[in-house]
Amino acid sequence: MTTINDIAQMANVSRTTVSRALNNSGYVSEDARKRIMKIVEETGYIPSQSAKSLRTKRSGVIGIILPRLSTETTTRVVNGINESLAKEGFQILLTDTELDKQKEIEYIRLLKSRHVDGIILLATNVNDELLKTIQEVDIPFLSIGQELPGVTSLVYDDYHAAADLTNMLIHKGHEKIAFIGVTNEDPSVGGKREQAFRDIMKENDLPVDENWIGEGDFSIDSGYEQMKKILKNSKDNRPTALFAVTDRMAIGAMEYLKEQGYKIPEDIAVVGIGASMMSKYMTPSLTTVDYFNDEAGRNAASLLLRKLKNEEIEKKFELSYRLILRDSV
Amino acid sequence: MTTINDIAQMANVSRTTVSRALNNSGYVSEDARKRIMKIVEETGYIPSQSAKSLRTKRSGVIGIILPRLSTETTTRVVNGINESLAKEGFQILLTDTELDKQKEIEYIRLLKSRHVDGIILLATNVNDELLKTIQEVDIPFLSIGQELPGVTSLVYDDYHAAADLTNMLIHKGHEKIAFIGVTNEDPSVGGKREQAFRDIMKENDLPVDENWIGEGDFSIDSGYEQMKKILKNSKDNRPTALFAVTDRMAIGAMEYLKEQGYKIPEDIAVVGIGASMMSKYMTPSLTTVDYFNDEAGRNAASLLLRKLKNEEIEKKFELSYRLILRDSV
DNA sequence: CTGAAAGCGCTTACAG
DNA sequence: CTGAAAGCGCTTACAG
Repeated sequence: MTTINDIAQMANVSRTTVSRALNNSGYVSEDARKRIMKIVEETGYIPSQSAKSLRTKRSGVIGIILPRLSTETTTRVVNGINESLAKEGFQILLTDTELDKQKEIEYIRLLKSRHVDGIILLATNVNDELLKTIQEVDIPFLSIGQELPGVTSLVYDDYHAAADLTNMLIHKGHEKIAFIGVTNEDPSVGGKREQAFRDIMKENDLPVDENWIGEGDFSIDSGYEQMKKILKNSKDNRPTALFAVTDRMAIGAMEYLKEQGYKIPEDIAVVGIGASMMSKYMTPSLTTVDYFNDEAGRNAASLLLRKLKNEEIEKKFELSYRLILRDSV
Repeated sequence: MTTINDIAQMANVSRTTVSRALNNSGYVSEDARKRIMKIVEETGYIPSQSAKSLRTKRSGVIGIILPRLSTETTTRVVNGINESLAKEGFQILLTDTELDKQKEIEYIRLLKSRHVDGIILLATNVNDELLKTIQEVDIPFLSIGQELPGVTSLVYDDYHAAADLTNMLIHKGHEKIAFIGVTNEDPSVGGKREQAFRDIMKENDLPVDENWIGEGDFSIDSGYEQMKKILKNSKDNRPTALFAVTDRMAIGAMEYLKEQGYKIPEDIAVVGIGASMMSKYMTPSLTTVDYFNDEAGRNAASLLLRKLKNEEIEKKFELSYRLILRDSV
C-alpha cells in the first residue's frame, strides 16, 4: 500500500510537507505542493484514516444506535441524519439493537472503541444502566425520540400529538374510543401517548373502558391481534373509534376490521401516528400525525456537529408535528 | 483515556501480556489474566480500534454504498446484511450516493481510506470508471442487484421475474399491455425487465405500442405521471393492463387510475415488482414479485465474509424470486 | 509464561 | 518555507 512516506520520497520532500500539503495546514511552496499533488494523483494514494484518527483522536464517523432498521420511521430519521452528516464529510457507523436493551449498552461501548466522534441514539427505553454508560464513555451524545436525563435530547411532542388526535375524535362525536398502545418501558410511545389519551378522555368526562385498551409491540400483526381482542372483549358495546399509537398497529387493526366486514370510518374510525407511506395509499387512507422524521434526523445531526465544535447548546429540543386528516375518520 | 499501558502498569505486567490476555492469544498465566481482567473491568477500559487496525490492517467494518436509504428494498437489503454481519462482530459503515454516479466512486475510495475490510455495493448502473476504481482499491468487493464484470455479484433474476409477470398477464387474456420502466443505465431494472417484457410479447405475437411505454425514475410520482401520459397518448385504444417495473411506480399509476375513475383490475390490471409492505395493504392489493431482499442481504454479507477468509467463491450468484398474485389482476 | 523493541501511518510542536 | 523527532495505542516476532 502507498503511504505518506512513499509519496514523500517520490516528491523529494519530507512526510511533514506531504501532510501539510494534503491538509492545507501550514506553509508549503507552490512548487512542492504541485509535485506532491501530482504524485498523489498518479499513485491513487489514499491516507489511512486509522493512522490519522489514532493521532488526531477524531474519526469523522458518527455512530448510530437504532432499535430496528426495518421501520419507516427509523429509515427516515437515519436518512435525515445522513444528509446533514454527509455534507460535512462525516459517515455513519450503524448498529441495530433489534430491540434488545442490553445491546444498546454494548453498542455504546463498541462505538467508543471505534473512536466515533459522536453518537446518536434512537432510544426505545430509559434505564439507569443506559444513563450510566452514556456518562462513562464521555462522547458527544444525542438522543432522539426519547428524553434522557442529562443527555441532549431531541423529542417529538408525543403528548400534544396524542392529545390532538383524541380531541379530534371527540369533536367528531366519538365517545367510545379504543386504544392500542405499547409497553410503558418506552416513555415516549408507551407512556406519553397513553397519558395524553387518558387525560383528554377524562377532561371530557368520557369513560375509558379497560377492555378497550390493548398493548401491541409496534408490529402490524400485534395491531391485528389487539383489535381482535378488543372487539371480542366488548360484546355488543363496541367502541366507535380506535386510536393506535403507531401507523403499523393501526394498519393491522384496519386489516382485522375489514376482514370482519366493518366499515371504516362508518362503523369504526381509526387513527395512527407516523405518517407512513402506507397510511397515504391504503383504502381508506389513514388519519395520522406526521413527525417529520427526516427533519428530526437532520436536526439531530447538525446539533451533534455543533456539540463537536464545543458550542453550547440546550439540553432539550421539542419537535413540531402535523395532524393529517384523511378518510379513516 | 485509559490505554493498554495504564492497564499494564496497574496490573504489574507488560502491555504485551495485557494484549495477549485481551485477545486470548499466546500464553498468559491464570494469575496474570485474572489481575488484568479485574482492572479492565474496574476501569472500563476499551481498546482503541484505530490503533488496532493500524497495526493489524483489519477493522471489523464493512462499507456499504447504496443509492437511496429511503426505499423499502434498500432498507431490507441493509437489514439483511446487518443481521449476518452483526453475528460475526462486524459493523456497517453507511454511505448514500443519492443516485449520483460520481459519488459511488468517491465512496469506494473513502471507504478504503477508512480501512473497511470489505465493500458491498448496491449498484444502479455499470460504467468503466466504476469498474476501474473497484480494481484499483483492491478490497474484497461484492455487488448486489447488478452484475459487475469481474466482481462477485449477487443478482436477482430480473429477466425471468419480468417474463413470468408478462406471461401471467397474457394468460389472463390481456393483449394490450402498457409498460413503465426506468433508464437503461440501470441494466437490471431498466434493461432486463424491459427486455423480458418485449421478448414475451413478441413470442406471443402481441404488439408493443410505443405509446404505451413510459419511463419513470423509481418514484411514486413518476408512476403517476407516466400513467397519465400513457392514457393521454392512447385515446380510445386503451391498454387493459400495466406492468410497472417497481411497486412504487405501480402505486403511483394506480393512484392516477383511481382518480380517473378506472376500476382495477376490471378496466386495467396492474402489476409491480418488489413486494413492498404497501403492495399488500393497499386496495386493491397489488400483484408483485418478491425478491426476498432480506435474504439477499444476508447472503451478500456471508459471501463477503467468506471472501475475507480467502475462501474461493464463484463470481455470480442468482437469487430466486416468487410471484405474489393479488387483487390487482 | 513474560517482556523489550519495532513498527503500523499519520500529525504536530519545535527548531531552523 | 521545510524537516527531524516524538508520539498516538496497539500487536507481534523474537529472545529468554
